[in-house]
Amino acid sequence: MRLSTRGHYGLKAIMDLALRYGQGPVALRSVAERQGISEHYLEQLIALLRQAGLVKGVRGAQGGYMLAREPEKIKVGEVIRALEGPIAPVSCVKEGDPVACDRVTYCRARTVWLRVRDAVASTLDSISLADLCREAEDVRKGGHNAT
Amino acid sequence: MRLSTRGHYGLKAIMDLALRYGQGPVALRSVAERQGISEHYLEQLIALLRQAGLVKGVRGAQGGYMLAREPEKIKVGEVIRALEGPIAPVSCVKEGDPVACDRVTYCRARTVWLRVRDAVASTLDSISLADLCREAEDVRKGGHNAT
DNA sequence: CAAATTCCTACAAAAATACTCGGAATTCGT
DNA sequence: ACGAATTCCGAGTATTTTTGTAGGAATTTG
Repeated sequence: MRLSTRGHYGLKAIMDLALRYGQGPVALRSVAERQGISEHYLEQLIALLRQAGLVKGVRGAQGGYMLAREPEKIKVGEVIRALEGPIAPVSCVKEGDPVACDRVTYCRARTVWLRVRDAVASTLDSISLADLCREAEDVRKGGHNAT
Repeated sequence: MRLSTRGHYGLKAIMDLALRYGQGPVALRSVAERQGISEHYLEQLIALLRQAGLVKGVRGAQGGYMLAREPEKIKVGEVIRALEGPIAPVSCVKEGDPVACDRVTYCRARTVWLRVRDAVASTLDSISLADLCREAEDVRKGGHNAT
């Protein structure tokens, strides 16, 4: 029931961009340094985000990456799907193209996976990058300090 | 965001036992055949369930496995935790012993993982094996046929 | 033109997963 | 008491996925 570092790193990275939204392109190297992630590896992750239309790259000197839309309009669910593929605890309930197992009709467990999938999806889809930015802001102002 | 076959197969297997609760021990071989899982591999999975106190083994001829408690008293969450370890999309929000990352205070994403974890956990903990048995019963009686 | 940077593809190392194998211990039925 | 059925145990292996590394081509700025 775990996320790979793709989702983990990738969300960190896109949040780094979200916090700098409107300030021009941000070089990947600086993101990698701030977040403590290998630059080359991060490059591959951000490529997934770009292909999904969530970030835009600007080539050349002084180039970098930026969000393709306002932080309000990007849901965490989109980010995770771009990085990790369709949300699905098991393949027979994959969003989009479920891979039917041969025993669908007899499978007693499927309803569990459906519910888990929906719980995860609706959680992720209810949070936007802007929401997370606001939270970051609260913390900076000395708000509640979660352990 | 995927479950390994441990959780997948393991839940199938324990459901097989749940549907035969009260009818004496069920040989692992028969479970493996019905569910289409390698017997040797299933053996290892059921060992996890036994160590977690969810099933009991009865050795010798005519032996087999049975639930250690009534199906009502076993939640799917316990089964999944026994097979896959603590529920945690990422290690810094692991149930029980979270592994703090060095950037906890600055991490903008952590709140997402906490919410996902809780959504998954509460979903899994709200379903008992008996619930799934009832559903199976409904289907057998020609109830609604999910795709 | 030089420096900075994205973009692309292929390869490689490490870790986790999904098994296989062989055999010891236990119990039942005869 | 014996043989068959079965759990129980630990070690080994194959496959897949994850997590990177490497090198360089393309693009833009100054």
